[in-house]
Amino acid sequence: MGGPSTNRSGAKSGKTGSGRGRSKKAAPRARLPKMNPEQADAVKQIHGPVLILAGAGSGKTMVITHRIRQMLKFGMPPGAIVAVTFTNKSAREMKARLGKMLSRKETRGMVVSTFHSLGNRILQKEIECLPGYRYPFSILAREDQESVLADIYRGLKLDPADARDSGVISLISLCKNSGLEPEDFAEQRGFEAGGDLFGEIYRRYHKNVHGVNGVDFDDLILLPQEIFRREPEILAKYRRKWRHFLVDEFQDTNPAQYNLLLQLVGSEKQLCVVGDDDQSIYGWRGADVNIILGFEKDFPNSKVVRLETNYRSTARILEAANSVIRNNPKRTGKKLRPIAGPGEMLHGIIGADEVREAEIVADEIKRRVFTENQMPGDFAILFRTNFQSRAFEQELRNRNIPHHVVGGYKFFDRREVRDMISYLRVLANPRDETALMRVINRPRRGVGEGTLAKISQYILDQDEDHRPDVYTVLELMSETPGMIPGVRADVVATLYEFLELLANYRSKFSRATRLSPVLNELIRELNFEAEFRREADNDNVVKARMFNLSELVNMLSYMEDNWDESVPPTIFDFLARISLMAQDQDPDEDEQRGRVQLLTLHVSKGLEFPVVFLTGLEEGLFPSLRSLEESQENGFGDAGLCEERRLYYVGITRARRELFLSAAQSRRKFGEAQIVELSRFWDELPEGAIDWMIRETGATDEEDQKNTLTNLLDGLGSLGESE
DNA sequence: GTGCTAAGAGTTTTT
DNA sequence: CTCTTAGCAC
Repeated sequence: MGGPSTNRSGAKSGKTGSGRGRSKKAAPRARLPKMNPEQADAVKQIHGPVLILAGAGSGKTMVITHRIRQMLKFGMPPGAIVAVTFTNKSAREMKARLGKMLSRKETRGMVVSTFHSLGNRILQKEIECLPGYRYPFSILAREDQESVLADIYRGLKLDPADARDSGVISLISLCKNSGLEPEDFAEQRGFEAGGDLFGEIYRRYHKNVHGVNGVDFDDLILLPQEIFRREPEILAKYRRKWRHFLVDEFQDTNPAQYNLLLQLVGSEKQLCVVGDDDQSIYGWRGADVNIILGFEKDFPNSKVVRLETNYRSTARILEAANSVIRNNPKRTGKKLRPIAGPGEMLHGIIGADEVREAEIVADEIKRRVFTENQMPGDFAILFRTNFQSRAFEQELRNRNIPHHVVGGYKFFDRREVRDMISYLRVLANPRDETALMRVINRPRRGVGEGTLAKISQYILDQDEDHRPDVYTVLELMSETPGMIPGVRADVVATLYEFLELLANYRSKFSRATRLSPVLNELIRELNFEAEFRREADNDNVVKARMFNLSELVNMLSYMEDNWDESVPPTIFDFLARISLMAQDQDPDEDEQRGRVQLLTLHVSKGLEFPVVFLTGLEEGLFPSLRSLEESQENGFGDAGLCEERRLYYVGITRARRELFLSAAQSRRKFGEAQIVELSRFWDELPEGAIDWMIRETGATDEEDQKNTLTNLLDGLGSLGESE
C-alpha cells in the first residue's frame, strides 16, 4: 500500500471524512499515477540544507514520508533521523504514514515528535546538570503558571486577581519564545513605566518556577539550550546520535525553537524544512514568518523546492485562495495551480443574526445528508473563535445531525481530572506546591484557607535562604504538634493521615508492575464519589465525573499496553504525556468520523474536508478586532491583519469540493444584539465568485429599530460635523 | 469551614 | 447569556 509509484495524491486521509466520498459527485481530487516533477525533486534531496515550500494541498505529507524512506534506502540509520512537527496530531499522523510504508524494524529509533516532546526527552535525561533541577520535574500548565503569578503579585502588593487575565503570562511566554531578555523585550515592545515592573515579575516568575522544580512549556525548549551551552559534550553526544533533521510546518517555528534546532543541527546542516509562509498563523505565540523567509540567507547553499500543484481543491476555490493571499506583501509568492476542474461557485450566506446563520448552515447540511445522501463527516464548520460554536452545536443537535466539536472543552480542564492529576504530580514531585495546595483539601478533609494561610505565613517567617517547602513543613507539623500556633490538633492529625496516604501510594506506585490498578485504587480510597454526591444535585453529574476519572485510568492503562521502550512507564512519563497532549486528545478518533466537524480555523490547519462552511465573516470578528488594533498601534504596518488574512487563506484551502462563506447581520454579545459590518475579506474574493444562497437583510423588529436609530444618529453626527 | 445567594465580569487563536 | 467570585448566614 502506498508504494513509491502509487502516489496517494498527497492529500491527507486523516480523521475527517476524506477518502470516504460516498457522495454522488466524485471528488475533484485527481489521482496521479506517480509524483509530479517537483515532488520527485523534493524527495530526491536527501542531503540538507533543503527548503521545501509546500502550498496547501500540494502533497506535502507524502513528500516528507517518501523522503524519509529514500534516506533509509541510502543507508542512513533510522536512529539518526529526527522529524519534528508542530502538533501531536501531525506527529501521530506522520508516524501512522511511516508505519504503513515501512516495517517496524526500519523505523526503530527514529524520532517523530513535536518540538516540546523533543525538549522534554532531552530534559528527562539531562536536566540534573542544571543546578536546582531534579529528575521528576513538573511541567506547569497554564493554571499553575497563574497561581505562581498570583503569589508574586501578592508579594509585590498587587491584586492577585489580576494574575488571571492581565496577559502577563502570554507576555512572559512571548518573551521567552522570542529569545529575548525581559529588558530587551520590554524595550522592543515599547513599555513605558511598566517596563521595570515586567522585568521584576519575569525574574520572580522564573525563580519561583525553578524553586518548585518545575518547568513551563517554554522551558522545554529553552532549558535544553542552556544545557547544551554549559556542557558542550552533551550537545556533542546528541549531534553524534541525531544527524538528520526534518521540520514540518516550519513557518510556525519561533526563534527559541529555531535556536535549539540550529544547535542540534550544527555545522553539518543536514536539515530539511517544509512549510508555507502563507499559512503562518501563530505569530501571537512568537512564531516568526521571517525565519522561513530568511532560511536561504541562513543557509546560503540550500536547495529550494516549490510545490505549487494543488491536488485538493477545485479551481474556483483555489482562485479565491490566490486572490485573497495576493493582498499580503512579504511572501515567497507562491501560486496554487489546480489539477481539478472549476467546480461549483462559492456559496454565500448572510443570516439576520448568529442563530439564523447557524440555522441556514444546519438546514443545508441536513438537506444534503437526508436527500442527497452525503455523509455528515464530509462537512466542516470553521470559525474564528471558540464561542461561535455554540449556535451551530445547538442547531445541529435540534436536527439530530451527528457532530463533534474538535478541541472545545477540554477533558484535562475538568476539575476532577485536574484534581487527580495533581495527586499524581505530588506523588512524582513533592516540591510541586501548586499541585499539593490543590489536593490538600480535596476531597474535603477540613483543611481550610485559614490553616493554609498560617502555613504560608510560617514559611515566609523563616530565613530567606533556607525556606522549607510546603511538603517539608507538613511533615514537621505532624511530628511536632503545636509547631504552628492556631492550627488545631485534629487538623494536624488529618494532615498526618494525608501524608501517610501519599507516602503509601508513592511506594505502591514505585513497586507496582502496572500503574493503572494503583491509580484506580487511589481513586477509590479517596472516595471521590461521595464528594461528587455531596456537591451535585444531579445523579448524571456524579456519573459523568466518575466516568472521567475512569477514563483517566483507561488512558494510563492504554499507555502501559502500548509502551515501546525497554523500561516500563513511570507516573512521570504519564504526566509528561498528558501535559504535552494538552489540546488534541481524541480518544475515539474513529467514532468522530462520520460527524460534522466543528473547529476553529487554527485547529483546521492541515486538515481537509469535501464541504467547508467558513462562518462569521464579520468585521471585528474575522479579522478580529484585536489584530486590527495591534496593526494600528505598534507601527509594524498591518502585520496583524496579514496574519488574519493567512488564516482566511488556510480556511479557504481546507475545502476540496465546495466552499460556503457566511456572516450574520447582527450578533449577540453578552446577550445583547449588536449590528455588525460585513468583513472586508468578502471584498478580496474574485469578482462574481459568489453565488448568493441567502442574503437576509433587516433582521427582527427590535434590531431593525436599532438599525434605523443608528443610521439616524450617524446622519445627525455627520450633519453636525459638516457645519 | 462550608453553602447559599446576588452581583459582576467577560470571548482570539494553543504547544 | 453563562460562569466565576464576593459576601453573608449557618
